[in-house]
Amino acid sequence: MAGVSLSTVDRVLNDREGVRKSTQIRVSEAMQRLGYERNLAAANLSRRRLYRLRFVLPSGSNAFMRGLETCLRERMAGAARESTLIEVATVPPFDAQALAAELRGIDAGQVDGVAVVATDATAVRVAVRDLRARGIAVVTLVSDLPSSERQHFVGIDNVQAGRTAASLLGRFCRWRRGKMAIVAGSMLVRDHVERRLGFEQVLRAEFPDQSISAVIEGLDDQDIVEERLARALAEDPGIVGVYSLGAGNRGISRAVSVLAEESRPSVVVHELTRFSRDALIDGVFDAVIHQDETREIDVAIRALRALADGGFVDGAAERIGVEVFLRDNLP
Amino acid sequence: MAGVSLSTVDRVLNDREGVRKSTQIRVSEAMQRLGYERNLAAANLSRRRLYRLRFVLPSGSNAFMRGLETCLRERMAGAARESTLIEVATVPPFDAQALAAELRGIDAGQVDGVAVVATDATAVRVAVRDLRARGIAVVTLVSDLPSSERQHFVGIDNVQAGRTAASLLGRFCRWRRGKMAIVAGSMLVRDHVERRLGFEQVLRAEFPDQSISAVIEGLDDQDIVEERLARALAEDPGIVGVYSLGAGNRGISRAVSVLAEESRPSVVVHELTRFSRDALIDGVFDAVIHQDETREIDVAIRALRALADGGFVDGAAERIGVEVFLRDNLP
DNA sequence: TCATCTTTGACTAACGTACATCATTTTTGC
DNA sequence: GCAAAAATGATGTACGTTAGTCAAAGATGA
Repeated sequence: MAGVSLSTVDRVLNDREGVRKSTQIRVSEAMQRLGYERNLAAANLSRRRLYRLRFVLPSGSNAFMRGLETCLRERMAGAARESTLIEVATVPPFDAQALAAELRGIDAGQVDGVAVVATDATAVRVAVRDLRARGIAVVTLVSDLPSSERQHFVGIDNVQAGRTAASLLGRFCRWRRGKMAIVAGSMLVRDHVERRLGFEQVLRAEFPDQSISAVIEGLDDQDIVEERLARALAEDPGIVGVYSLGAGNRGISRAVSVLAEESRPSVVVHELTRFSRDALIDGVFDAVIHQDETREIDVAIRALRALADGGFVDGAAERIGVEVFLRDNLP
Repeated sequence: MAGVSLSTVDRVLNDREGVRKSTQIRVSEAMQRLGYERNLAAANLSRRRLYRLRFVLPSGSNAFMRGLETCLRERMAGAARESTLIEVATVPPFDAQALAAELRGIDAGQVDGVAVVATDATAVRVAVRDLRARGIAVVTLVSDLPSSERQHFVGIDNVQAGRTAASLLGRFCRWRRGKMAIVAGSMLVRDHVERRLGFEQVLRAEFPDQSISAVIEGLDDQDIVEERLARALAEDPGIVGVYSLGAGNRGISRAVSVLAEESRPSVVVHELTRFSRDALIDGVFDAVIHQDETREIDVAIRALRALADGGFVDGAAERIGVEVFLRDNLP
């Protein structure tokens, strides 16, 4: 159709050099008109293409992160069948230097793409920029790194998550006005700030009768969370709702379940783990806001593969939604 | 490793005849030990494998079904790249004979797998059995056909959906006791029966103070729904919650929005469409219970491909969850 | 023990693409 | 108008698998 040989088509397709601009255009147009789509499977077969991806997660006992890791390891076999090699590295949580060092140590000769649960710090931004400069694709996972050179963020919109929590708690307590307690890990973590922001936005705008008591900082530690929340509940019987936007669900559960059923606040927390699931089933928590780890991992893999091939990520199709679980729609 | 030639390995791998039992075992064991996994991409390339799938949906104006169809058409291009040809057929809704006839007309020489939104009837069961007898893979989509020979059901657990609705409405109205109105399409449709069942289960067990007013049958028609719900609301000011478990959301929305804001009931409906979305945003609906059509289609395609190759479907991984949307976590 | 049947091996072409090499044609610059 | 450079074509091999043909080896039974 373009009046050229297969060789030239190949040159255009893989944009190799040595093709006149004009023929390049002729060939491209012919491909357009014919609706030609390269068979990626055959191409990868021929290329012996192997996608080498590395996931960098925080270490520690965070149940959500460990679940993510488990899920990732379960995906490895399946990924191998699609010529994708997955490696997992862990670094101490909230330690920007350690994370940056880990990223710096990644060799472009060994790795095509990196998915990282980001700690929000300049050192990390620089490390991400370096990865990209070395030709490595980078996506952030669960926790984003805004205004960095990461090519995509795989995770939920945390403002939306906070809004959803307020929407639920506001409705749960609509006919029982009082105060809402917010339990956060630390206001130094971006996700938590965003969730709180969303929560307050909606509560103020839609449920003006409900007020917000001071934020309880529990440092994502179940014991601290338990002690501080228990104290707050004891001191202020006007608390009708609790929103915990970080970790430490076991502490929340213990602090609430000591109260008599009728005087318990409605409780909304984050991340479905075996602990929060139990609390849901026991009726201690009313709702859990969740992000689907399995999907996050699949999306991260697909995104990195596409980016490594110079493609792009379809943001809408690969969106991670804010999920709501009650005891009755648990998987 | 098994001491045989490539030819024999091939014979074992694709279980062709003419291999002694003993060598067959030797080869299989060697494959096990080596952890050999056949490269499906290369195999399909060589075989010129084309998966020909047919989706059979109800025709008519049901917004959810039309959304499903749109979504399906959008997937076609992507599927083509993965050597999957998708065709869509529509038949009049709730017409078991028409559906059975359509299924009977499917030629095993033309189609490898069928996904069908089932109408629950014997004629359809027989048609499904025939398809399977002709070697065609069959999955049901959205609406199941229990005790038929379909190999998998892609859709939500409707009892769970009903339970979730009760869990939400019960909590929304916990401090404002009264009656719950159920609006159904028809109690002749299985999904609706299951949803109602789940709803009543949970409401009785967990929220014994809330009572259920008689079920309003709206025949999935927005005008009938509007008229009957409006009448019920006018006659009984004690209705504090409305659960609509079928179609006709526009009717629900109109019947509710004429009331003064303070006296409006909490409303939970099914399926996120542009109408229910608008009602959510306007604050007329409190929650929408949804099933992710995009995912349902992807799962159906994957399932049919796997089944057509004689594989199986991983029920847990391919599960469709009951999703909850508030105005604040809309995609 | 021989004819026959069964099992196994060797080889080939093909799927759609990548990529290298070398030959040939066309263009460019002087 | 000619040499050099650039562009294009022809051809072969490879990727991991399927699927066929034909020949050789092995087993079986009378």
